[in-house]
Amino acid sequence: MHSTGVPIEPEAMRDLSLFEGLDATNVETIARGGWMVKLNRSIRVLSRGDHLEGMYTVFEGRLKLYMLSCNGDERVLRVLRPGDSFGEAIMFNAIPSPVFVESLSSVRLGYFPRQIITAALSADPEFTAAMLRGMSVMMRELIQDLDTCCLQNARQRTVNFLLREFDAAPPPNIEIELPAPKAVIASTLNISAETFSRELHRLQDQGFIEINRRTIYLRDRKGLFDALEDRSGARNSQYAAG
Amino acid sequence: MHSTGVPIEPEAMRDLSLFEGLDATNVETIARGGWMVKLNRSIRVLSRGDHLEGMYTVFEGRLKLYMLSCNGDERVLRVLRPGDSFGEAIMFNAIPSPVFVESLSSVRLGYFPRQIITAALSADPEFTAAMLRGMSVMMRELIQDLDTCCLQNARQRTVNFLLREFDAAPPPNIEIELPAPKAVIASTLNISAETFSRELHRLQDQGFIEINRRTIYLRDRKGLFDALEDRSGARNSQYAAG
DNA sequence: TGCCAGAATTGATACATATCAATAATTGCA
DNA sequence: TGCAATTATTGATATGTATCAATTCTGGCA
Repeated sequence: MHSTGVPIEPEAMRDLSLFEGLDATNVETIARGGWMVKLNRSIRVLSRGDHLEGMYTVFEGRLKLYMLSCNGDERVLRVLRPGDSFGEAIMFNAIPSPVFVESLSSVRLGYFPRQIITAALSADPEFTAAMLRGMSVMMRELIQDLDTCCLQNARQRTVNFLLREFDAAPPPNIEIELPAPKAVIASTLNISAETFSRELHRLQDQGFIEINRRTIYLRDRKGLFDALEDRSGARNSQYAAG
Repeated sequence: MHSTGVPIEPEAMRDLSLFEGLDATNVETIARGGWMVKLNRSIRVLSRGDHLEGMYTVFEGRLKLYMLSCNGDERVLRVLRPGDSFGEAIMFNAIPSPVFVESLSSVRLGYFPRQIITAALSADPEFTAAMLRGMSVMMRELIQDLDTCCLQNARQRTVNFLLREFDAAPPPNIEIELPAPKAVIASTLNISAETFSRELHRLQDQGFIEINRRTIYLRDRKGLFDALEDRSGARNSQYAAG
């Protein structure tokens, strides 16, 4: 499939946390063993059931990692951004993929065959540590997702998402740009696009945020934070006083 | 905390997939570096926010790995059984634990300090591979959990759970013993104990299974399997004809 | 400049599942 | 053996969120 041998410049790998701390020789070996994959928007990179003989890292662009229910409902687990990787679990465990991955924009991906990775693991304990850390982070995020999806209501999920995004934003952390259309974000939070819209607008009505298309401004951090445990009165925007 | 230096017999480690394929010397080194922890029922081994300087494996007994919502709702992620391990992600990533772990029976656990594990990883690529495989399995299970919890209704979750348990049962795969009280299983499936009970009894009424306390017999595998995509007529037991 | 398609909003309604409440069954223990 | 404490069942009701449907908004492009 990806037999096009477009090489990867080792410099491009500097920014990826997976390869951080590796000495230059190792990085170069890995870079030479992998290749660059360029794809347009809306291309499926990985399908449920696929086997993978390697792993991917994202150099540029956005992708969605999602599942499909038997009746075709889509549930986006994660929006992958530069620096993220995917496919490790499938590769290491030799199991069919449980998820789909599709590009949301044009993307540049690095693909690294299993042998390259395994060799690098044997050669460099630093790399092993980085790989294990990376997988630990993913596990933690998955647990966080489960937490979000099982223990919180729509409002809390929305607020939590916003707080996390604001935290990750460049200082002064009061402006974010949604990384994908609202419907995709809603799916990530496991709520319908309609509910997500309603919750966002309720938070705006309460003066905590301001919405401008895909940009959201933080107006009242404490208010937003407190909304997490707001169990008072009407909980749904449709019942709240206008 | 676990300063009691009860040693671990290397033989006990044979059954753990994590140490499978390791040569005897390495197993012995790891065994000598860790120690055995014995605990009674209802003891909390790990709390949200805890840091961990090592990881655990289960030799004997059952534990629940769970989260708590801010209003105290408990959500059991997994029932840990012999052969399972926990704490890797926290240890490798040096983050506070996002979950709680508590014994459901008296248990025997192995505890292995980080240095022992790290040393073993450097010493033996086999061990690294096993560790990565183990974490891959956990990630896959977490994704499966998300799938279950987000894309399936109560009936499908119940059926899926039963099918998986029957598959894991000793031949002829027609009898299972629930690994924990029904309320704990229900929590694992993210449904209320009441709903779980209703669904189980509906499956019994339809002749697919037979319930006898914590033991469940498979009576009609195809029927049970087909119940997964049963979208016909009344979906809830309370509306179904008796 | 204006039209069109996709994205987002808003309202009305349906429904799956939680919750509350009341037994009933089972187990451990005195 | 029997009592108390879990554990499980069953019914009635409440409710959060999905779904359906109808606009409205927005940006790209002819």
